[in-house]
Amino acid sequence: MTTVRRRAPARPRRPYHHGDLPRAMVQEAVRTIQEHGIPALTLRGVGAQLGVSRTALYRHFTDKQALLGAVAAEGFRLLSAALVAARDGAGGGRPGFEAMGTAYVRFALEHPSHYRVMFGGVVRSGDLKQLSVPKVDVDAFQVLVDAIVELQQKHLIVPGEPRELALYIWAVVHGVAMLALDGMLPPQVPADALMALANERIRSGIAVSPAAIAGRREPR
Amino acid sequence: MTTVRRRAPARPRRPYHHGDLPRAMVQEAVRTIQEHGIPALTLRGVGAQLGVSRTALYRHFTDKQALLGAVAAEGFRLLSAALVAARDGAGGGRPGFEAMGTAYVRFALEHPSHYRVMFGGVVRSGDLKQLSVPKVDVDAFQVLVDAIVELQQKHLIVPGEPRELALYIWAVVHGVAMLALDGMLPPQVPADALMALANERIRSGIAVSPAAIAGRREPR
DNA sequence: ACCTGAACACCGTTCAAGT
DNA sequence: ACCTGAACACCGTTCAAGT
Repeated sequence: MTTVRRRAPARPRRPYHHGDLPRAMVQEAVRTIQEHGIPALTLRGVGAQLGVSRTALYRHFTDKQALLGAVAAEGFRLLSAALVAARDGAGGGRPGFEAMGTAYVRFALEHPSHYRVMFGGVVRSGDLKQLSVPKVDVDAFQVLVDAIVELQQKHLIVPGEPRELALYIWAVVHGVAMLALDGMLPPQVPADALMALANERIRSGIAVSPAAIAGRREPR
Repeated sequence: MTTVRRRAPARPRRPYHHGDLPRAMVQEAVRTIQEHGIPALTLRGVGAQLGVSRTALYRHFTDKQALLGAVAAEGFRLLSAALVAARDGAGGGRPGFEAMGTAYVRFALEHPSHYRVMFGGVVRSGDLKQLSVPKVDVDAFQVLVDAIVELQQKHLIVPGEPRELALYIWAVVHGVAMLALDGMLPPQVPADALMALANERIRSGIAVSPAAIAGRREPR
């Protein structure tokens, strides 16, 4: 690992008080991760950027982990807001459902730092549950479950335990998002194209005919 | 981040030569990550565990990154082997295809350290291409593409660019694997149960009827 | 192809003492 | 609710000099 240098030209330091240091710390953490990646995130660096002593940070977050947890929590809040907005913007129903998938992937691409912290194995899932905002990671998932229940009531999608179906859908969009973030997608297939294809396949599957689906015939 | 202590009781150190130090380093790295997570991986620690000086490691890997890259490469090799074995074990065709999905998720759960390094954003995808084993990350993907081409030729799955379809399938299994590794699955829905459900949905989709799929009717 | 030992520029975290 | 300054126990990486 090459030693990272980030001795930024520290901003003019106002003496005492900072308005909202916790908030500023989260913002600075996100910015640092955006530009240099998670390993480059350093409490000392955050302090320097904010013109605040390193020890001051411990007034607001007990840990580096706690700071990362706050980033994750903010991410989950932004994510569920984005999902709700997409669903309502498309007027609910099946269009709303597909818009949520697209919005999910878009969120990951537009907030890669948040997303990486949320799902990169950096924050232990246990830590997340103890954040000030309760059940923050459940909210985004609940939006998805609600949408599925709605479509099931309209008989637009198959019956079955909505939470299990939601986990499946989550896996698809999460997979698309992660592959995109990791640069695994070839240039000919950008993330939104893959998500469009995925929406099509989520809807109708890949089997070639209903007969084949039910296994009533065994072609060839 | 709590300071990690790993001063293990260094093994009896044979003077000089180690048989296969590079291989031993990769093994030790995997073991460390397994037990203490990626952040706890330390070149100094690896050296200590192997009874070898820290500087000796640089004879074989230019970097900590390079060591992680070797872990990723080994993971991709193991993964494609597991996929091929699963496919052949199920006799190819659609059963083979679904067995691959199950095997993929199982691989991630059985080799979480490899998998996390492969897809955790730790190894830059560029680095992977310059490893001694060429196109190592492409192989596993190619196994999937081949399976899709086979099923398309038998008219068992829909036509279309096989590589795009393969990316979709990859996203699904990758998503299931990541959610499972991150502890996002509720205890009532273990990874293999979710993957079984996913196989069903991959096949037949979630839309309630062919008419609804084609959008020829607009129920309710 | 390995070793020792020293060094450099970093980390997270804690403490004592201030305003 | 912030500050300074010192300290402790770590890092990755490099270098010089050996066998």
